[in-house]
Amino acid sequence: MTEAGESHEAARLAKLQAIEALGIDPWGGRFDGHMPVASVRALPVNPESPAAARIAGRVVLRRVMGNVHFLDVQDSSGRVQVMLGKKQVGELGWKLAQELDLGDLVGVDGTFGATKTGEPTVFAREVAMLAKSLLPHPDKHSGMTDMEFRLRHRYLDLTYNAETMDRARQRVMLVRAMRRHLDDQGFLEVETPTLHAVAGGAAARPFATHHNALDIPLVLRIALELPLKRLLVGGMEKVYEIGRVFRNEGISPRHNPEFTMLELYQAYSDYRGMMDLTEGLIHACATALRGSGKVTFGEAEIDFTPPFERATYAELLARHAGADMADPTSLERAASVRGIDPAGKHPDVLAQLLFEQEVEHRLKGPVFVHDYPASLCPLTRRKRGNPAVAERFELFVRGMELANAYSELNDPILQEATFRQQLAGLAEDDSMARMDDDFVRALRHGMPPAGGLGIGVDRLAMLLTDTTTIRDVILFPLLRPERGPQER
RNA sequence: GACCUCGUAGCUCAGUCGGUAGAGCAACGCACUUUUAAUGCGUGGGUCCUGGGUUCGAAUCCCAGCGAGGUCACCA
Repeated sequence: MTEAGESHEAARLAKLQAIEALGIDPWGGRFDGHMPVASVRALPVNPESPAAARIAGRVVLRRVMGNVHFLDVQDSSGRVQVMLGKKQVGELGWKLAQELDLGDLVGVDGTFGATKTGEPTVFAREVAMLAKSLLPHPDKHSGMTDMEFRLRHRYLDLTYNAETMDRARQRVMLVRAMRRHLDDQGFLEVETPTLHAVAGGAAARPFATHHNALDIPLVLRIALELPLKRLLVGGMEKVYEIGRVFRNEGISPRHNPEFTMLELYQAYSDYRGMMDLTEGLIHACATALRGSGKVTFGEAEIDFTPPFERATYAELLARHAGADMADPTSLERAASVRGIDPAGKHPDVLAQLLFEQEVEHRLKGPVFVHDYPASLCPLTRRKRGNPAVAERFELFVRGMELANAYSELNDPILQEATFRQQLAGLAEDDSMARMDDDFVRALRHGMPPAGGLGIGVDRLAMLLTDTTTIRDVILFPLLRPERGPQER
């Protein structure tokens, strides 16, 4: 801490002691009976018999006019001006008023009215100290704009940037809308383990950890899929989980190492059923947040009104990459032309590389891309009459993969074979290629045919709150820890 | 991981050609009972991200590192 910072803090510590000297606890306590600021502001203004008002919140602005102080007090519902007059708040209250700083938390009891300039105001009779703020707060005019500072002090960001608080609330509403939609359709919400012995259900690198008492290595889950499908075996026919998954991979405006997934499984459905369900679910979320299926995103408008566009993987690959998914020679040629070295790569891997490079960013969507190369989808049922194609779709919106779904593979013999198959071109530590014996055993007991769906909740939140970086729809995204003073 | 940009007071930011470190807000002091980013007068506050180099002299130029942002690559 620099000397300047210390001088700010020293001044506040001196006030803290002054407050204690008045016999007032600077850390406050229970303050019953207060109203949201927004409700106070809605009270009628009647000078004849002014309404009682009692609020609690943070002092975000202060104008000292000699024997009268004006405070702007903010709570989670809004801001209102408070007038503290020397004659009105009594001797002790007035002494306390001298010691208030920006950022302090106060309770105010008084009446509601308007000043002569018409400003809605709580005229204080009593002021209560609820918590002293010992550190200076951001500039009252320019606020805080530095991205890193905002992320490292999210509490200040929430306090001083209304958009941050709004987005946080919208996200809560989104998850709530999701739950309501699924609950209404008879889905059961469950919680499955975060600590797994084997990372499965997705292609990603896991975080490794260790359990001391059992002395076993564990990983943090990278997907919800395998436990949920065990529940299908167990007879939960419609089941979902909204939970955090962890992938030990890069950070970008669209990627955080921990993020929230919705996964759901519906017995006796398939990926077509999941398309219908996805459309209904996302439309319901959009409507809950933005009032309709049409949402603005930057300069553009995204229309989530069903039905969404549908296109097969093969036709998109042919259109944008000039490659025939069913013809290895064609794939190799297209790959070479586009700077991808085809040597030693499985044709399906080439197809996927081409798809990612040439197709994905062109998909403004929402568009269901369906019928994937089978070897990319080891947990997916093959298309009837065409074992090279998997009954899978991904939903793309603005070049971003938003949802992933398939007809679940319930054939344990094929599942085991798929697990054993090493795909050329996939990394050695790729979790898709890892065997989960216990899961295969569960399948052997009989899993109903089912549709399964995964949605990236953070990404949906981005699209529905018009936010371009995932770090602004996650309250505490991962940052490199600040170095402590002792390390400098 | 690669490339580009940024890092100066508590916050937001200037800082010219390399020549004593600046502003607004915040803080401190004084005045003020109806202000709206209150106002007026005065005062204090700096490891210019860190380390090295060039130079008589570096916030400024060079190198390395750290942190962040953006773009690209990969995962959703």
